[in-house]
Order: sequence, then C-alpha cells, then structure tokens
Amino acid sequence: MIDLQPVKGTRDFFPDEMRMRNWLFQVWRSVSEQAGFEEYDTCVLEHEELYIRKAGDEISKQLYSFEDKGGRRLSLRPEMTPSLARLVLQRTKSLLFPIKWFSMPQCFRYERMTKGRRREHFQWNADIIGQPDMVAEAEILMLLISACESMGLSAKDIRVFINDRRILNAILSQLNVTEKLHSAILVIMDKRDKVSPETLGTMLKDVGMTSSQVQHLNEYLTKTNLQELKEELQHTEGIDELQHLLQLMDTAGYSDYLQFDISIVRGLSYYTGAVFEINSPEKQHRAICGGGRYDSLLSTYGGKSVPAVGFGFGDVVVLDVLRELERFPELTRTLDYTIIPFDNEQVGIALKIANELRSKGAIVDCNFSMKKMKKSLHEANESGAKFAILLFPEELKQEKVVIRDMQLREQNPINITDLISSAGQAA
RNA sequence: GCGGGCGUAGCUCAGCUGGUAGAGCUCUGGAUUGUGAUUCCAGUGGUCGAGGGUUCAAACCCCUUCGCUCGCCCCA
Repeated sequence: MIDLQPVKGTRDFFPDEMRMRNWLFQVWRSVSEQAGFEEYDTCVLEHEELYIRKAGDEISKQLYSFEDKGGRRLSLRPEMTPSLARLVLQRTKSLLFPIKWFSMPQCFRYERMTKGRRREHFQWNADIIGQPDMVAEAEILMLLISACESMGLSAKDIRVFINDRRILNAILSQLNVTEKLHSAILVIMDKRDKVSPETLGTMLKDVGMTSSQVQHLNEYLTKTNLQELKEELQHTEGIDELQHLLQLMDTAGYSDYLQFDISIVRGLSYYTGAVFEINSPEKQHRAICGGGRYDSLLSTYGGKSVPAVGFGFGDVVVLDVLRELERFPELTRTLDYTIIPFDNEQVGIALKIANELRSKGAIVDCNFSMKKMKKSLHEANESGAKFAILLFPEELKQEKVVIRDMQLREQNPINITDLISSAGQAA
C-alpha cells in the first residue's frame, strides 16, 4: 500500500472542506471585484532568482526549489508579490496606472509547522500599483475590512495595526545609523515580539549598530503617540502621511478599526512605507493578514520605480479564527433534483429528463444505484436535494413522473413537460 | 534543533493492575413488494502504525523505528 497521507504540511480538500474554501474564495473575489479590482494569475512555478534577495528575508530561505531537466533553477512561489512585479514590468509602458489587481494563489514555504502555519496555503493578494499617495493605502485597508465584515468579523473582533517604515527609518537616521543598514535592521526588528530583548540586542549589534544606538532605539520604540514622536524627530514624512491616512479612514467611517502600532515592521525587506497587520484587538492570534507599501521593489528587478501597495491574506489563520469565534457558515451541498429510476428500464428517460432540467439551469443528479426506494430516498435526503423525481413504470405510461418535495415530504404526479417548463422557477 | 501528546474498525474514539478486541457513527440486510424524521433487530468490518524484547500470556511493560500533532527555538 502506498502512503495515503498528503505531503507533510499540505492539505487534502474533501468536498465538505472544499465548500468552505470556495466560500472563502467567493468572499475574497466578490469584495475585490466590487471594489474595482481585476483578477490575474501566474504559474505556481517561477525562476528561483525572482526570490533571491539581500537583507535576509526569511522567506528566501524557505523556498521549495529544484532544477528542471533543462538545468533551470525553479521554485514554487512562496508569495505572489514578485510574480505581480514581473507582470507589471512586462507592460509598464502599456498599462494605464494606477492598476488594481487581485489574485488567490496557492503558495509554498518549506518551514517548520505550527498552528496557523502550513507548508502550503492559499493567499488572497490585492495590490494597487501606480498610486503614490496614501489614498492607495486607504483603499486597500477598506477592501480588507470589507472582506472581514463579509465573513462576520466586526470592529469588536479585529483591529488593523499600522505603522510606517519611514518612521522607523527616521529614528535610525536620528541615531546616525547609516542608511545601508536600515532594511537589515528592520527585518530584525520584526522579531521584537518574538525573541528576548537580549537576543534582539545581540542581533542588532551583529549587523553593525553600537550599544548606545540599540539603547536609544529601544527608548523610541516605547512611544505610542504619533504627535509625541513627531516632536522628537527631524524627518517626519512618514508620520505626516500616516496621520493623513488615519484622517482619511476616520472620514470614511473606519476609525474604530485602526490603531497605530510602532512594533509593526513585517518580515519582508521590500516594504518602504506603510506596513500593517490585522489581528484580534488583543493580538492573540498570528496575524490574519498583512501588507504594506513597496515603492522600490519593481526597480530592484531592473525596471523603473513604480509605487505599489498590497497585502497577503492567507486562508489558514482566518478559518481558525472563524472556527474559534463560531462564525463558521453552515454550508451544504446544493442540489435541485435527484432523479431516481425504479429499475434499469427507466435509465434512458432519467438521463433525458436530467439533461433537459440541466439545460434550464437546474443542478441535477441521478441515482442509478437501483437500490430500494427507501434507500434511494434516504440518499436523496442526505444529498440535500430539494426535489426527488421518481420514475415508476405506471406513471411513465402517462408521460408522468412523481415529484417529491423533500422538505415538505409531499409528492404528486406531474407531466414531464410541465416539470421541465417549471424547472426555471423551482430551482 | 529541543520537549510533550497521540497512533486501536471507513470516521470519531474507549480499552482499569498485562488475561478472548469494544462503542458511537457509517455501511449491508431485515421488521416495511413503490417512499427519506425517529425507531427496532441482525450482520460486515481489525497486521491494535512497523520491527524487536520481557512474559505462560502484550493494544497495555521495555527498546528501536516510522507517521501525525502541539509547544519551544525560529518565522508570514
């Protein structure tokens, strides 16, 4: 016997789990489309070099990579943003910016598994490219919030924690840390909540900060008030814009959801401006989603600089959160008709009726098991069919079938032609 | 890399101090010749993850190993 388990860290989706996944995808897709985003996709396979970055992104070390028969180094995509950058760079001259695109790619990362993290997941991505100011952030955050609301999560359940990397950079500049070190330091600071202060200090010194710089940095990181920070820093562009964004969101009616949080950094080195995460207000989970502005990613691939904002929103954590909050939707199979022939004589007519009902748009299945009627009706019940169509020789002689309403448990003979013509409404 | 838990029927799991392998659900048949809630009766289904050891006797104790899972380290 071969191993029936899915590959470690990957999942199988049986039909009941697939219904849940489709429900989630449908939420993602419909809120995206309603907000004017267009869907795109790329192959799950990419050139490995697309993901090789400096500044020590952890994600680059977790690639599923291999060499194909032509000697190419290929990877399963660990995230979607580089592929999106590739698409945009192909057509920077012809695209009409800003563009608003979304995708729901399956992504892979080779890593140790814990709750909420698997080696494969589906990650909704939405990005606005070519919009340099904070209006893009506002639109992206509103899209995220509307998705959460569609899933039944309100401001009581979730919060958007937001920061701006320019604030952190301003602090580092104030401390005379050379700009070359900034992105490496930010990647380390992302670990602030996750490692001991001593370890963090050691890591910071390892990349080139002095003890006194580390000490002063920690003092700045205790600040929770934007205005207070502003008074102490020389370069306040990040603060000004973040205040502008918070003001925009307040006017739009979303201020309950937003909270400035200087500890939000994000692990990806390509972010340049706003960075954000959604979590429960007490941050009790792993972040449900996260993203930010990455104005220089495209230029690092050799194109010109193009402003961009986006996020990734995985399927695993949010489904865990919905399960814990008992907000899981009840999803049943949708089936309008089950056609049950009495014996082999009626198989042909069953197929014919099925076909005609389907051409009316109904969802139709047939039960050709030729089990006892008791059994077949039980199966029809389990399948969630609204109606059972019973084909008995007696009624068929008069061009009739028996239609049984499974919920009302009532049945009547009906002319086949009437059944077909009423199918549009019945379904 | 470190530590804990688990692995028994298709599924979810019980199994006491070592003494004939269990339940619920599912499935099959019947009470019901062409009718699904709930019933009721009967039945199918097991390499107890694998290998070795101790013992008169091992699902149970010991060793090895594989798999799953949770936590830590680490990290979207």
